[in-house]
This record gives sequence, structure tokens and C-alpha cells, in this order.
Amino acid sequence: MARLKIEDVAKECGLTKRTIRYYEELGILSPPQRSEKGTRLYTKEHIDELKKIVNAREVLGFSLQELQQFISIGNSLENHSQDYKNTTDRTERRRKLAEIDRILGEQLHLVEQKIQRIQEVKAELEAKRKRAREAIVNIDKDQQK
Amino acid sequence: MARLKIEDVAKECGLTKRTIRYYEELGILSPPQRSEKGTRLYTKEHIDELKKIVNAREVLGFSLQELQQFISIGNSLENHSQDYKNTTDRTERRRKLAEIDRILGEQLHLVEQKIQRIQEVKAELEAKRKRAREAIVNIDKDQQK
DNA sequence: TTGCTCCTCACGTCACGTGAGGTGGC
DNA sequence: TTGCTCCTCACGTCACGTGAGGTGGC
Repeated sequence: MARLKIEDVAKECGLTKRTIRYYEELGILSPPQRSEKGTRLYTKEHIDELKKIVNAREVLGFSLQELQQFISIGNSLENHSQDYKNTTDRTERRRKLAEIDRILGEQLHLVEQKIQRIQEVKAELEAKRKRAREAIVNIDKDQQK
Repeated sequence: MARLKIEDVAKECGLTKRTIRYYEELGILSPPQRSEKGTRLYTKEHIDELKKIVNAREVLGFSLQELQQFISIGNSLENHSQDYKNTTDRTERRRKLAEIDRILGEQLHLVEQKIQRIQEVKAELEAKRKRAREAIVNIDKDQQK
């Protein structure tokens, strides 16, 4: 398994090194292993994790606090086939899953609203471009006279 | 023309009063008229202006500095049929319009990328919900035995 | 050694949030 | 008067940016 340094991760994810350390400090990104001298050594999994974080933050506009919640929901789904399955009784598991389903529904609603709004912005930009291009055509026509 | 107070505008646009005053301070929102005692009196146009600002900020993720540029582009298009038409010569106007066209193209590209990414997030959320629902169904099946 | 990256403080900045303290109309 | 909103400072906060100052491998 290739051990990646913080600079590699920063480039891959389009973040600064400061931001990556900061996310670790806040507990949003899992802490990587360290070399003897303290250098952080990342894996591919860290990159995948970070890309999801960035996507959720930029696209959904979540604060970093909200992101922590968002991520822990994803994790509890991933882990549901492990010890979680044994330690929790059925009714408790069902209740938790129903809660997760509800939150996911909320988030999907939020995402759909975002898509709606971004389509509006796109339409406006296209209308502006159309006007700009028409204005250019008119100038060129005048020129020909 | 109805004169709106800052609280009305805040509710309509989903912003705080502080934010509205701050945008005015930065020159992003045109300053409204004032009553004798200094109270800000807004019009419907201010609300439209603010809604566009909020949409562009939240959807495009622009900084407030970038927003100022973004807005001035919109305005120079609106104004192109007024004194602008007389004071500037044809080649200069053509050059400006071509520049506006280029920037709009960039922004459209940015918006399309955003749409791409938000669709990815949506797909991931739907996949998670599917897994959560399957897990619930399985629990209910076990219960029946 | 020089050049490069790594680390941990720690102060600065941007976009507001949040009182403080005072005024004015119903 | 009481309750409400308005105003202007001005300090606080969140999410980093940006050096400072020191260490370590090629």
C-alpha cells in the first residue's frame, strides 16, 4: 500500500495542506499513521474520504459541524453488518435505520432544491449570453453600412 | 411604491438584517433611501437584487468579492442601451461585449460542473437510502420467523 | 551545504453573529 | 409607559490563509 504524503493528498483533492490538517483536528478526517519523525502517511482511502467530504461541503453547503453528522450516518450504514449487528437488538436497529432513512430523505430533498436553483442560475446566464451575442451582431451590422 | 423595512426584506430573502447591512457596506447591494430618522426604506427591486445575489453566492459558491464583479457584468449588459451606447465607440463596445461573453462562458462551464457534481451526490444518497431500506426489510423478515 | 517538505504554534482574514447602548413610532 | 423595530459601534466566531521558526531526507 503506497504511503502518501500530505502534499500528494492536497493536490489530488484540490485542498491546501492546512485544510487537511484542520479537518483532522476537527475529527472530520480520520487521523493517518505517522512516520517515526511525525510525518503524516495517508492511504487511498483517505483520498476517497476527503473527496466525499469536499463534494458534500461544496455541493450541499454544509458547515463542518453538519458534515461530521453527515459522515457518521454514512459510517453507521457501512458498519451495520459488523459488531453493530450483534451488540444492538432488533427494535433498536430498526429505529436507528428508520432515523437514517428519514435524514437521507431530508438530504435528498435539499439536493433536489439545489438542483432546481442551479438550473435557474444557468438559464439566467444563458439569457445574458444571448443578449451579449445579439449586441455584438448588431454592432457588426452597423459596421457594414 | 411600497416602502419595505429591513425586517421585511430579511424575511423575504432568508437573510439576517446584519447580512443585508453588510452587503450594502461592501457595495454589493445598492443603498436604499432613508427616512428622516435614518431607517432604510427598500423597494421590490432590492428584493430581486438580493435574491439574485443569494442564488449566485449559494449556488456558485462565489466569494463576495467575486460577486461584485459578477453583478457589474449583469449591470453593464442592462445599461448597454443607455448613455453607454453614446459615450463609448464601437470597437471599444465590441471588445467589452466579447469579454462579457467570455466570462459568461466561463461561468456557464462552472455551473455545468456543479450540476455534474451534485448529481453524483444525489446518486450516492439514493444508494445509501436503498441500502437502509433493504436493511429494514431484512429485519422485518427476521421478525416474522 | 542547498533546496525541498514536514511539523507545530499562532496571528490574520473573510463573512457574518451577537450583544451593547441608544432612539423612535404605535 | 411598555413593547417593538431601527440604528451604529464593536467584539466574537468559523473556516481556513499565511507566515514564523525549527527539523529531516535526497
